[in-house]
Amino acid sequence: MGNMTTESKAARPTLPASPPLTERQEARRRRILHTSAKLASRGGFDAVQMREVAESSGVALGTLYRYFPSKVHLLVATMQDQLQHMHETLRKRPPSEQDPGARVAQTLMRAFRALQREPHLADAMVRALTFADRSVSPEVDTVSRLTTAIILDAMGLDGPATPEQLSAVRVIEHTWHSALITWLSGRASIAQVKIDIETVCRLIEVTSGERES
Amino acid sequence: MGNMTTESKAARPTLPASPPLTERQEARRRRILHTSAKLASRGGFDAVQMREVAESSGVALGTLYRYFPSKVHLLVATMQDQLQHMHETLRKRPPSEQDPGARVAQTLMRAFRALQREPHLADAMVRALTFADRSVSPEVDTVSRLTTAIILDAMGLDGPATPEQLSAVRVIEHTWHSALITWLSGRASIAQVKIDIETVCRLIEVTSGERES
DNA sequence: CGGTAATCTAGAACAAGTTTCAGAACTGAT
DNA sequence: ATCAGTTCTGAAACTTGTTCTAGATTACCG
Repeated sequence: MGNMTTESKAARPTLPASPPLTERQEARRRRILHTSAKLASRGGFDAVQMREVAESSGVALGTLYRYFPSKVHLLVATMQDQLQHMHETLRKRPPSEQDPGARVAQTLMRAFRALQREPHLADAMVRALTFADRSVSPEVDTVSRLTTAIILDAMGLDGPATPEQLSAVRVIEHTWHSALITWLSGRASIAQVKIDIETVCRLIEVTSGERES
Repeated sequence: MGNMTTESKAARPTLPASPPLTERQEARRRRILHTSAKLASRGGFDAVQMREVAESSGVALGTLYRYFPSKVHLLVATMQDQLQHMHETLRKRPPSEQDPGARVAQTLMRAFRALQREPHLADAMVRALTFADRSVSPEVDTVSRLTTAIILDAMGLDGPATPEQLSAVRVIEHTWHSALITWLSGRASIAQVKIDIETVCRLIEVTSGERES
């Protein structure tokens, strides 16, 4: 157990800082992430088995663990990767709605439909994200920042967001993650997720158009 | 893997239906849940090791698995147990605020302070809850209903809740779980959780006092 | 080119969740 | 009290995430 508090020797290729990766290393990393997403698409969290990821990526198990210190790290990095794609895709087709709240709801529903096309992959990524403990905080934080960026983009604000709006965005993120989980575990329908998202997105209107206090 | 779709032979003591448990069986179940909570209080999710739970509860490993088909089932059942206590405790001291939203926020913050006293236990339960897959859906659903009941109780409504209010309650639950996770994994402060809860609780005021549309 | 340190490989080994099985203990009905 | 069926025990086996080690490869520096 206590093994994540005293690490400072190994290079951490997941952090794009530190030593800049070689070309071959970058290629390895890509291959691993690709394999991870492929296996996850097949059977979700359980289908991503470290031995298989390593073998299918053409690296040794030890190397896989050098790049991603745990299965959760790997899947969160995979999510980071996918989210980046998603962000670009969404950026190209900005929402058509007028109100910021409606724009966010529309954007999130678009993202949700994309996830529906790969429910197993979504399962693996979201489960990893919420199961992550403190040792994965930096990576999870990056994912969180990406999500925030997507939402703020969708709002299409002129100036910077107000503190109230930022709070609303945080709550929207909470709802988004948790609603995804209930959907993935079969306890909520797609329609229910839609309602939840639309409900929480009202917070934006409220915090924007508030009169006083 | 695929082992939860075709089960109809074994009794499932976690479901209070089926064959009504013997006294000794009920006692075993209690001992197991107690051990689970004790170990979880010590070191969180990882500290609850099935072999140790079995040994410390004075049952064989196979028996433990007959009562709770997986570690996640065990911890979700533990959460069920704890939530029931919490519900009774909260019921005794109803919130002092006037507005339904403020009452809910106050109640949730009370619950949150209770969880802060046993952060490891909270960690184990919440992680299990969000990591649970479809095979645990019924149990997770029970936990969800308990949480909903707590929130509705806190609102102190006269009549039945409106559909809008029920939606708001769902979103509050989402936020509650997700905010807990970010706090447990050290990515959000206690103050931040408080803000998030207060923010989402505005939805109740909004959905109650809404003028039209 | 030669040397040195870091990285990668292959494979064993370990840890904890889960399954399995033979036999002992218990339960309920006759 | 006895028999049949279920439940419980004890222990081994299996699975998959994670760690460790010795040797091969590679990258970098003079």
